[in-house]
Parts: sequence; structure tokens; C-alpha cells
Amino acid sequence: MPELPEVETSLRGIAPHLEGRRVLRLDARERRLRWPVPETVDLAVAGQRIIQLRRRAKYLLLQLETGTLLLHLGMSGSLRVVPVTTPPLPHDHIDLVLTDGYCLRLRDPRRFGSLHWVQGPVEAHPLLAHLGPEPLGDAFSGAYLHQQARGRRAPVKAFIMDSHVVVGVGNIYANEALHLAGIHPARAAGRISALRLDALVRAITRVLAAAIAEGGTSLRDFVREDGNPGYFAQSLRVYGRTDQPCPSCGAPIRQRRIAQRSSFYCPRCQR
DNA sequence: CCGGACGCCTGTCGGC
DNA sequence: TGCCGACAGGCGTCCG
Repeated sequence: MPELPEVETSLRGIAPHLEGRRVLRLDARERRLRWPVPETVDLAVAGQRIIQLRRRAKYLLLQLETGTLLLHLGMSGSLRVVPVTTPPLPHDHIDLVLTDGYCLRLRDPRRFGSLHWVQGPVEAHPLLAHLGPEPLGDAFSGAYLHQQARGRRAPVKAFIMDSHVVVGVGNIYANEALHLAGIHPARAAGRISALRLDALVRAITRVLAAAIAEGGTSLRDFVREDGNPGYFAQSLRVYGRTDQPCPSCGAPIRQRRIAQRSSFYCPRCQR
């Protein structure tokens, strides 16, 4: 489910309810996420104040007094802030219970998400240490992407979804950005001009920023912290629109598998 | 180093 | 109606 805009939306939604509050305890009804959540986490976080929340790539970082909770929503994860008395629904696996009577509740039907407790500098954690730049940061430029693309024969769609190249671009927004930039998703990354890679950087930036402004994309199960969906699904130009007219030229949108992921593109606009 | 394939898990949908 | 396979927003790991 969540790509960068959905994680950012979750962050903005939950941060005001969490920052400055104190953790009472961690309630884990199901510890078998992508990696098992050790019971030592419960002891580690109990009683600590939440200093601040941040996002790195698609990870949420909850900085406590002596360490950081590293949370990933995987494919189907979502977060709500609810009174701790709210009965949990199926797949509501973990509550971070606060002393004010509320809790941060993680729902994740497919359990591809994860929760780690990290002491010491969180950027050094193996899951974060080798990530590429943030797509909405200054380091992500046309020059950077051009340099990264040199000699790469992988399809550009796989290339921009590679978290070593740039983080946060998942299947929806990769498709959308390539359409905006007029680049065919199967084209080898190393065979795209600097000019067009510059356009691709701007397309990625633009589509992610627009999606954040709309509260992300809700297809199946993504909800914001208040239970409302995000509205960017209405703005999707190619994703999930097989055989429908291209918003630019009217040609039918084509769907095919590229690098093991469903890809949507306009055969006329994207070369 | 690079690119491709796989598997983790549950829910949903389309076709027969 | 019921069953069954395909597929779904991610990503670490393994293999050649």
C-alpha cells in the first residue's frame, strides 16, 4: 500500500497526537510481522517520552528518549490514533499505548510491515544505512539521476523504484511519473538523455508533492490516522487505467509486466 | 556490482 | 453459488 505520500500523510496525521506524550506500554496482539517483534521492545519503550516523529524513505521514526522505534507499513499497513478502549479489529496487531488514554494502532493484514527498536544513531541501522536520497530533497537532481543511470541496463521503471537510487517511489508513482515525463517504463535507464532525466526528476517531485497534498492514494485499505481515505486516486493518469484513454492523447492505456510489477503507460506519449 | 526471481501473508476479484 | 488462480501499494535475499 503505502508509498512515500501515504507514509508522509500518516506521519502528519499522527505526529500531533504523539509528540510530547508518554508511552505507557506496547501491546502486541501479533508479533509475527515481516520480522518478529521481540518482547524486549515492550520493556524498552515503556515509560518513555516521545520526542519527535520523522520519516526516512517509507520508514516512520519515532524518536523516544533512549532510542527510536523504526516502523514500516509494508504493503497493507495503516495507522490510527484511537482511544485505547476501542475494541481492536482483525489485523490490528500492535498498540503503542500512551498515558493520555489514546494509542497508536497498527493494522496490517498482510504483515509485511515491521517494527524495530533501535538504540544509537538510527541512520546507521542496516535498513537505513544504504538508502538513496529523498526525492523531495535537494540531493535528488537531474545531474544526480544522470550519474546514477550511467551504464544501467535495467528498465527505468525498476531503476527509479530502486531504493539505492532514490527512496519512496513505489509502483503507483513510478507509473505516474514516467507518464508525466513521457518516458516508456521499459526503456533502459542508461539510454535516456540528461534532459529527459531532468524532466523525470521534476515529474517524480511533482507527482509525490501533489499526492501528499491530496492525502495520498487510497485503493483498498489505506486510511489516514482519522480513518478517512486519501484522494489522489482521482488524479491517477495511468495507474489501474488499462484500456482507458490516455489523459494527454486519448490512446488506450496499455498494461504489461515490467520487472515483476504491473506497469501502465501510454504507447503513444511514452517513448 | 548488476539485474532478475522469489518469498513472505491475507484479501479480493474475475472467470469458469 | 462455489472454487481457484491471479494479483495487490514493498523489499530483503539469493542466484547467476
